[in-house]
Amino acid sequence: MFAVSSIRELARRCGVSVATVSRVFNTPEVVSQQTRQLVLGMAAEIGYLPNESARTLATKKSNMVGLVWDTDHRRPGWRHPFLQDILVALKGALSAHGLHLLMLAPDPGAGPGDPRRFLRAVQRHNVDGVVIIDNGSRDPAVLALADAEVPCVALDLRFTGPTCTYITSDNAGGGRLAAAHLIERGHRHIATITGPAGNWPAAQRLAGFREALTEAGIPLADGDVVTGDFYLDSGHAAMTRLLERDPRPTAVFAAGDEMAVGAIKAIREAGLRVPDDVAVIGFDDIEVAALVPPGLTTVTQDKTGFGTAAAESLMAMLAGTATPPEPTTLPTTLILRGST
Amino acid sequence: MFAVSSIRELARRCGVSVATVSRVFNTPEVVSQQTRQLVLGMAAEIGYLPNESARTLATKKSNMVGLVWDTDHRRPGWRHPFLQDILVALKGALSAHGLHLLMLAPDPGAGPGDPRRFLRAVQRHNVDGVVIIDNGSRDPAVLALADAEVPCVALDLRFTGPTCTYITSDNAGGGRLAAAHLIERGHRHIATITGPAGNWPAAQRLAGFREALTEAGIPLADGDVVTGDFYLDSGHAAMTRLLERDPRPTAVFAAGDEMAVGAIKAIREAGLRVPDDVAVIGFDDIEVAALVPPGLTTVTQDKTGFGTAAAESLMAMLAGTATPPEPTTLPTTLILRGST
DNA sequence: CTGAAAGCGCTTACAG
DNA sequence: CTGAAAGCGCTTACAG
Repeated sequence: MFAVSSIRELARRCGVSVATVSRVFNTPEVVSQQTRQLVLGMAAEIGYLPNESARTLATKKSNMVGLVWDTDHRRPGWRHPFLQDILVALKGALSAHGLHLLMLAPDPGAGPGDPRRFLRAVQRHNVDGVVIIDNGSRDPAVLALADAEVPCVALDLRFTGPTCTYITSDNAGGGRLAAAHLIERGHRHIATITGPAGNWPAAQRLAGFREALTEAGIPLADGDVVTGDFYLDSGHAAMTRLLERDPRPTAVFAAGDEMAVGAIKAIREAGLRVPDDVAVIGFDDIEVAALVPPGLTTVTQDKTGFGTAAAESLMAMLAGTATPPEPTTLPTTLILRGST
Repeated sequence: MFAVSSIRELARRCGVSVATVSRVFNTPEVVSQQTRQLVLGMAAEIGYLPNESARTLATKKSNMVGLVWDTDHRRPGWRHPFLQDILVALKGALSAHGLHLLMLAPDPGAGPGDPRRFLRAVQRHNVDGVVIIDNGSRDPAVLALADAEVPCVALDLRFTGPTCTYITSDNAGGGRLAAAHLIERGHRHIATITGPAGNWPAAQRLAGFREALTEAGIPLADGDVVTGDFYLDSGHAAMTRLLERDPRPTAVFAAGDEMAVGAIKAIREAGLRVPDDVAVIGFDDIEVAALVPPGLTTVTQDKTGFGTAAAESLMAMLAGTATPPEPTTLPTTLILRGST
């Protein structure tokens, strides 16, 4: 589609060897000021750009990091609440280090359930490291990456190993924040809609929430803990059940904003008001939170932080430290809106 | 991080030449059934995977398509209404053809406003083609790709040229749909909140809307057309102005769902009801549309269609057709909810 | 149907 | 500070 001149062409025009040209781009401090300028000038003039494939072949480093996000072939409809924010931040932070993001599709040579389907893609493309955006399931294909000792950083997934680390929000702290806020608002009977059993962030949110309640001497009955799946409908269903309780809770903490919106819907459909009859607080601070009346009070996650922290952890591992960086915990904060 | 065996190793173990191994993977029909089986079996046994960098170097085809989406350095906060749906569909459709998606960051060697900042990344990585997700601005760095004759397919951006085509929704048809629906509901004074001047999809939506009104003999006063920027606040501001009109419109068509949600907010704040006092219809069918009470009636776009159509058009161009495929227009349909 | 050989565009010890 | 040369792992005419 266009002609790009090669290192040989550039070397010829400058009257130097290709080795020298290569050094100008890789170890400039080792070549004389004079030839460096000459080469750089000519490179700009003829529009020379080093060919990454050739570079990768020679060095075994591709300057590409793989992105694995949509890992579970059994859950195709799954949507991340703030994928776009993460991608923007991650892309920006990586490109500052000259790294590009390759979205890893399952290798076509592997079947849908093949645990090597991502690893194969990683190997073929010489990807330097991988960022994993978990979807809440434990996919063996993700674990296979760790086993192969690919540098990995996972988001919201407890992922450790000789070449693995992870980034997560302070979910327990966020749960505590939610409880403290409702308590401060005077509530003494508080229910919660939690995430699926086995979901780690959900468990942490619940743990922090429970802790703060206990510390305040407020009981949490088993019947006031209902499980959802993070989607709207489950929040609606859970709230419907909670409204049947007698006495009825005066406030509810949902472990995700979508479920919180579903809860608000159920409360309204029951002819009750938010926050007067039942207050609602969510988790995530997704876009809808600000849009749905009366405005959802929620615990916000540092969305951009996920991207930048992931890039930093990965950079550290690529720099070849002996041990992987410690997991990063991003702070959570309270956002007050109309629902509490 | 792991050892992957090379084609030489595989050839040695099979007692054939590397050329033969290469043919097994690239032109299997040309090698004898017998040696084919032998090679394939051994390949599986030792876990051989062809190295893509070496392949790219030899063939000048990388099996990677670039994704350019966040093109404008002056609008960092811009968010696409349904990026994730597009990405999932695009990734899936491309991987079926063995193609991977490389998210193109601006080349570090180029300045923020450099029109070659994406082209450079494309050249370095030997990207086979590019998908452009427009953000509504005309970025010279995007045009530079067309000038370089890189196979390009743009989304929602009129992008033509010897190696370019585009995918778009039937925006005019959608505008007509919206008008027809409101007319059918009995409205005779209908206003609209349109997108920024110069925005092509917005202009089309307005054109279709206007056409349908004209055909029905319903006038559209200049004062009933207010401009927004697709974000919530602009919809709110626009609606506030429309409510000051005398007589007040009984319905409004917003060229984007976020603006529609802003409009609903403004209507409520004015003490009026949706849809009884003012009906609202939006465009896009984003996630919030279903969540915000009373449910937003809207014109939906075929989000998955963008991804699959883009992949198909790109595949056609990569197959080396003489002329680029015709632009694709995706149908739009009406989704009825509570706001009309 | 198969092999030997050149070549893709780079990097990197090794000499000087 | 610089160059000649080998090598990274593949593909592809060219012979046979």
